[in-house]
Amino acid sequence: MKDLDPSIQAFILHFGEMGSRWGINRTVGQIYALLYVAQEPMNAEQITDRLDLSRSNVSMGLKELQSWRLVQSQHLPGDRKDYFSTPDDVLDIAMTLLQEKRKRELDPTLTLLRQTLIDSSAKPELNHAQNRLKEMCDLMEQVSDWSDDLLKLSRSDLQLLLKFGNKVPRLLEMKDKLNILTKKRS
Amino acid sequence: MKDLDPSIQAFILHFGEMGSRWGINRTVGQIYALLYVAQEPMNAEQITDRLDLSRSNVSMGLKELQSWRLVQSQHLPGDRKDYFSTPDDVLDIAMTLLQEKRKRELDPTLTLLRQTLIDSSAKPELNHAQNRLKEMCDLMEQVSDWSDDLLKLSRSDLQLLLKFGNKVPRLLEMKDKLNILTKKRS
DNA sequence: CGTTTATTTCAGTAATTACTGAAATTACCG
DNA sequence: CGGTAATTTCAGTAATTACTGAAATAAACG
Repeated sequence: MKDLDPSIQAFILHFGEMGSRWGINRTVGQIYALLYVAQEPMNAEQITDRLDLSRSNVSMGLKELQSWRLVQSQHLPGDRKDYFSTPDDVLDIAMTLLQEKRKRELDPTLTLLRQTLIDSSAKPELNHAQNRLKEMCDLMEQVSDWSDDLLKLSRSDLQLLLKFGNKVPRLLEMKDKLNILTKKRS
Repeated sequence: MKDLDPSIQAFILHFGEMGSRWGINRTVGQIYALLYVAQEPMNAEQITDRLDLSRSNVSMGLKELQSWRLVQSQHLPGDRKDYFSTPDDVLDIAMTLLQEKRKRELDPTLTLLRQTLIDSSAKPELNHAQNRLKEMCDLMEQVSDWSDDLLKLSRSDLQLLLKFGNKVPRLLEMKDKLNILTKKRS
């Protein structure tokens, strides 16, 4: 890892180490971290040089990051190389992450649970397991709906929600008012 | 995998496969799924038999699930074996998961980001990277605070919040009222 | 087109992670 | 205590995942 300030280097190495917990590998974590702090878009060769990885490894890493929509590519005029960068807006990034995580880690299980509930519905001996699966399915559906709602919010509403997050208990004090709103709606 | 209804078997196998995406391994995923639908607590030998795993693998898997607080052990009277089960309340389970995920996947990075910001603060040439790290740090802090608030809620308030989740946009219409509340508080 | 440059693919290998069975440790009982 | 049952540890091995370099493919240019 060349020509990087030690503190930035620490950041990149940390992302590499955390990668495995986050479901990406070390290389992918490092590439993301590098692009995240880069002032300008970088091409694959520059990434290779900076992180001391093989060119093909960088290619695969970038492909994966693009599949997560965490990295975008562009062409600079008068240069036939691809240049890569991360989106500017961290809220954007967070929402993309939420969407992709849901797609990969929640949706498949929701699909399976629904199917399993259908398949097992006529078997009284599975009553207990069925109830358990139903509970899990319902909760996951609520979480899924709820993340949908988050994803639909505008940037400014999202900021507001995050900023006032620690007033959630206070919000709940207003549940009577909420109920009124809800009745009107249905 | 013995004596299990095909639909339950599908559920267990699915959890095994998803395990790697969720940051646990196949065995751990399967053990959790089995315990989740089990009517009664099970001992390690029973788990070994049902899932065709080695005894030591089950032991390690249970240890990991306990470290996540997703599985609890108890002793049955007149039997010196340990018996394992998952908590009953799915909301409980979800909150435990939130807490553990934050501890393992967010907190370490938050710590590093804060340190990196301190370490790099006196270096004007890192201005851009610093700003980027600050943005990431701030967002993660907000998410962290916000999950803290969620974790403090009572079961019933949580249910309410999830149920009315899809009214989030409506909540935001009330932001003026919220602002009033906030001003009173600060 | 043919040439040059950039990127991707992929088979082979390295590194990591998961699993096993035997041995060690712990817990419990008379 | 001594003995037995239960659990855990751990070194060795298996399986999986990550990485590399060479070859193939694709893109851009004159």
